[in-house]
Amino acid sequence: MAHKPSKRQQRADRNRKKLLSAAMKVFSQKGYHKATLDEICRRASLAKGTIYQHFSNKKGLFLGVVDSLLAELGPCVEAAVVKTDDDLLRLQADISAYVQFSEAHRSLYRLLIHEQSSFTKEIRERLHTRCFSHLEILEGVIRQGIKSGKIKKMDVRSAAFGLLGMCNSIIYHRLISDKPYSLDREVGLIVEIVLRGISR
Amino acid sequence: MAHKPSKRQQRADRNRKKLLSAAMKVFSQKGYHKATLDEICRRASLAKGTIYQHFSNKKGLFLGVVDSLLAELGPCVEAAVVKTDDDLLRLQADISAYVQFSEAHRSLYRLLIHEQSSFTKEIRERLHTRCFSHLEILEGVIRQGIKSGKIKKMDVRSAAFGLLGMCNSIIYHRLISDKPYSLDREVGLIVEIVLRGISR
Amino acid sequence: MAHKPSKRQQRADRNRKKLLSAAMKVFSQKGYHKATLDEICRRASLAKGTIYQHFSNKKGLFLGVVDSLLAELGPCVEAAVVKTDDDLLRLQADISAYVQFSEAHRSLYRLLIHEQSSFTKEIRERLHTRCFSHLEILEGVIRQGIKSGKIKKMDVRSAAFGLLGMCNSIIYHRLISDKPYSLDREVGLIVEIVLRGISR
Amino acid sequence: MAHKPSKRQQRADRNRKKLLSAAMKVFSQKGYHKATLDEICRRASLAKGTIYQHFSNKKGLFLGVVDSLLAELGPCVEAAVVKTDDDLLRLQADISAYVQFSEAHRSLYRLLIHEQSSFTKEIRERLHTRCFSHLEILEGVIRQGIKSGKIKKMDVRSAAFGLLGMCNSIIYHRLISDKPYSLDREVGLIVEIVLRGISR
DNA sequence: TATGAATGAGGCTTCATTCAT
DNA sequence: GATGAATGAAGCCTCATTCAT
Repeated sequence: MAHKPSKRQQRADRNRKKLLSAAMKVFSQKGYHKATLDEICRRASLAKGTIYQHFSNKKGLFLGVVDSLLAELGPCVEAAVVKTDDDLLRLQADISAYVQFSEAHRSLYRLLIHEQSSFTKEIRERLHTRCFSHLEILEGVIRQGIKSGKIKKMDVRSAAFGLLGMCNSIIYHRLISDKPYSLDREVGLIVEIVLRGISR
Repeated sequence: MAHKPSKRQQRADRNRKKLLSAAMKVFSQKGYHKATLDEICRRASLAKGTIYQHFSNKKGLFLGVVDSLLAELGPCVEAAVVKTDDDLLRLQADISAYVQFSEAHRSLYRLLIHEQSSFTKEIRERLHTRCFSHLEILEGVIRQGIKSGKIKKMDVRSAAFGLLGMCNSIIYHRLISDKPYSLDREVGLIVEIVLRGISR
Repeated sequence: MAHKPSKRQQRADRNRKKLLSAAMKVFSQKGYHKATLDEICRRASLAKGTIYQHFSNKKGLFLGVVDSLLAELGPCVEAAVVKTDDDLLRLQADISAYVQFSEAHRSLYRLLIHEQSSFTKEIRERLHTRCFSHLEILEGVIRQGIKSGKIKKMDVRSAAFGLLGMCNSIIYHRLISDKPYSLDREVGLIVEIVLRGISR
Repeated sequence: MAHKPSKRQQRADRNRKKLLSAAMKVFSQKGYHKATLDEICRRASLAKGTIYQHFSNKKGLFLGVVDSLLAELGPCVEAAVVKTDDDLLRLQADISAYVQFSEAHRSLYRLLIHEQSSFTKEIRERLHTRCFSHLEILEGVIRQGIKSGKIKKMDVRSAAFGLLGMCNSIIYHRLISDKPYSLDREVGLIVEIVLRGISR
């Protein structure tokens, strides 16, 4: 029983979350550089100084946003993968979960794609740590598929990268074009190409 | 009567090119927002005001850079594709040319990927115009492959998108990770997956 | 009836002293403007609000620090002066005591010298009240020396000022240069010059 | 004939001077920390950005002010000293010139006295470089007085420091008290004490 | 046409002060 | 009395854009 999450502490936590939520929206819409702390705290209905109570500065806030969201990715995909034992179905589940996650967090993805170059080291490391958590799952799925003979022998890492790349690009093009696709059809197409190729 | 490109005109053209070249370097290195007109004109050995003689403003200069480079993409891929009649080889040539082009202009690619959100309408339209010039070539190649029976029947546009996406992501991950890959091997892997899939 | 300084009152007094002590250190090290209440209460292991329980605001805290220290100066010099009846020795004792006091509280002195301009009226009045307590002692010593014929007739106030000035500057330059001088030698030099001048 | 101090350059020079002049006034009145760039450029009737055309930042502007003024001190004292050959008169001339300089630049002195601690290294070095130019002159005068037998043998540097200290303190107390003294009488008193001491 | 000093809006950050707990 | 999260005014600095030369 962790007692005494004092009323003060509760409010602080709530405010931190309000900030993260507002920041996520503004960063997503405007991009890192065009986003202003003014707008973020206005949307959070908090004073500008409050940001600095919870985050070191603008960059810290951005990292906070990224962290809070990417933390969910690994577990989310993992959960989808364990549901079946069939290797090809697992691959399909992985891809599907990944695309759905990015779909659910469109704005985050746009954010990540656009702002990566802004932060030379810090953010990239975090990004990779987080994203590789998915990459490793994917590699695991492919590796086991090879072992069981369902998948051709190939460079696991490159294949995983390529696959992830294909997914990312689909996502990416969806973001750019803003057109509503059928998610299932897209996932179906990816899986078909990935598994059997386009040649007859 | 286009004779006598007066000395004045010649100098103006030279300056415009110097600006584009300098802007390209600075935008690539720093990204759109961190790039300053000060640095650009310093690198071009020109005065700040001169920029406004040739471009409407900072955004106009950026668009100028993008335009001058993307103009080469379509013809470049086209040239590679016409060299053979075999449909699968043409697909391979297309992919290879596209990846190589983006490799040769990786800084431009980084730029485009990162700064797209900044310009909601104008740049996106231009980007799509240019990029679709490649997309259309790719679609043409696939469509002809289907007609000749070398390629499965499938949604041409989605397939092209997926394929392009795969390429882009490979390129994208190369940009992010900064690791030196063998371009040929990557292209080979893409083509293998695309043509025959990963399952046995 | 001042009995029973209730436990509450005792704690309040202790906190006030902790604050004064911490404030003194921080003000001395950082100067008035760069000193932050945050650091002061952190050093005092107290909360920020507590400062406002004991002092009206930042300036009030600063004045509190100055007061608590300067209160010691007059009595300190007085004590040194009464020890002898010889007028020239009393002068020497006065100077020596003054220099030693400022040496012992060099950080306070630095503080006073640097921050005087910040508070046009309030602090200057207090400063002068306190410092004049020493000036008056010094004037008394000189006046008596003149009366007894040991010291030339001269404007007592100006002489006292000049003398005090000499001491202050020595102190001041010691503060600036951070070099370790022999205090006794410096005092000896001052006394020698003051009493007999530098010409032969 | 240095031709072409183009109209542009002339205006720039004029603006730089306007800024220095305004900055000097504001820094003097408010002290470094309370002085705002807003007020400075308002007084100079220039835009805030113009400050950064001429100085790196607030500190740079302050250093510019200090430099532009202290540059005059050495030559000023030197000029006064060479006018006579008599060693004691030279000492008097030196002191007189120094006090008068500080009187003419009251505000600068206040500034220097108050803000020294703010800049750990940079400004102190400059200050010392400049001030020592006077100190060295003073030492030279004393040294020659000792050589010619007019002045007692004593530690030259300490004596110079003590003397300078006395002057500074007189100046300092004048600044503090804001009372109008007779400059000549003060200089006379200093010289009398310095040369012959206060004892009979 | 080319120049580059001047402009000033706009952003990030600090920190003394307040007030609900 | 004590606490410390929240506040928001105020400051420094950047940089795209303008315009007189």
